[in-house]
Amino acid sequence: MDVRTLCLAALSRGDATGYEIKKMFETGPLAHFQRASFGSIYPALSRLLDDGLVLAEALEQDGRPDKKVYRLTEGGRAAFRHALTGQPPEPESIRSDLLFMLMFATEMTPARVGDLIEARVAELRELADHIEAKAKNCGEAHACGEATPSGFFSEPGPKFVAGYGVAIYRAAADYMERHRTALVREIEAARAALPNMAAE
Amino acid sequence: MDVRTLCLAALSRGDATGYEIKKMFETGPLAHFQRASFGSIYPALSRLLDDGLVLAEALEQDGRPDKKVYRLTEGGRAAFRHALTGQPPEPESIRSDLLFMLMFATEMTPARVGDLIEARVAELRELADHIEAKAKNCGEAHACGEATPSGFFSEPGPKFVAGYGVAIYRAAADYMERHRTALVREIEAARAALPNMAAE
DNA sequence: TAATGCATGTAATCGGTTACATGATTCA
DNA sequence: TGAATCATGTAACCGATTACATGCATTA
Repeated sequence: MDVRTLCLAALSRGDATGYEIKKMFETGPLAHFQRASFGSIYPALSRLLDDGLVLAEALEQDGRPDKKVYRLTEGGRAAFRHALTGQPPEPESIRSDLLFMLMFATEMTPARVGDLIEARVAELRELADHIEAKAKNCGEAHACGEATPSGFFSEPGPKFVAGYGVAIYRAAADYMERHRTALVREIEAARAALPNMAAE
Repeated sequence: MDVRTLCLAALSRGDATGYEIKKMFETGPLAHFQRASFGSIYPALSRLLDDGLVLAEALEQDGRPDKKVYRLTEGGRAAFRHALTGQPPEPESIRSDLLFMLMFATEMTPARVGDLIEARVAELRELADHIEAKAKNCGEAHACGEATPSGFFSEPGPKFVAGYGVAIYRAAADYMERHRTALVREIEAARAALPNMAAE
């Protein structure tokens, strides 16, 4: 998904500035599954403007630099719908540096492997808890953080997606926790067999 | 992980040509969690050659074009160890076009959403089965497919990683299957409430 | 005969990251 | 005083994808 489509998606939920779109992908409602940086958002918005998919309204502000509030045009909304309706996303498989590294676990010390996994488990649990908390707080229609609009997670899509995130992160943490010590022990055994004790 | 490191990783398991490295990432032992294309592998290998991290031996072949078999140097092995030992990979969160799209499920027809999820479930199950079969066949030391060396999945690292892949893909498929009909029904209800029945 | 596999490489292009530039305000 | 937040944008750079170019052998 290119950043242009991501911007259309963000704006489909309401008008916003480039800065606010960035926040949506950082800590706001769109915080998971995709990301976007300033360096890609701003050029994307100007291109969308050129193409007539968004309108921009300049707002003067006291002290702070002026805002440009972007709004979807009908064409922009259609373009976003088209992106959702077009050919389905091709199969996605897990990409992970850590998992790839762990294929070469025997090239690392057992302690290193254990630490890497432990750290990842903590990260995964934190992510899961974070999503769960946000979905719970913002599932009902009372005010929660500024970034995520009230009731957002009571909508079917976001609710489904949040549940998915929690489930997968928990599953990943559980697997790693359950198999961590066995892996470390096996590496120890392999190292004891071949005297590979080189540098590091 | 840049393709240079990926090539070092592949070569750490034995000498290979660029073509063979590609295959390892496609259907071979390194088939999951990372990928690499010809357009990145060949330039990466020449850079590694320039930097003295690999050696190349040209092999003439009858009919077919000549092969260049690459081999890690001591420096190359050290560089790979360094990549594994250096700073741990930063936290990774799930990236997924489909999941992002599903945040906007109400912008799609219920049928579309149902189909997307059904298709993804099938893909996930296939991936899981595929990994499981490969790990099972190549876990013992008798010959299996050419691409994956015998006994590969009896090594601790690959075994752990294969188990992870199976567990996560199954968990993802299970979640989607369990929540699919509820999501579709909720979208139907939402659509019935607001008369949003536009194009498509 | 057409597609696929073997085998290597280049070049155009693209999209995105990173860092930089600017600048006021507020909070610790 | 220094960091963080608000706010927009540009430019250099980088890495990777895609398509192209070549060419024989095998298989359907």
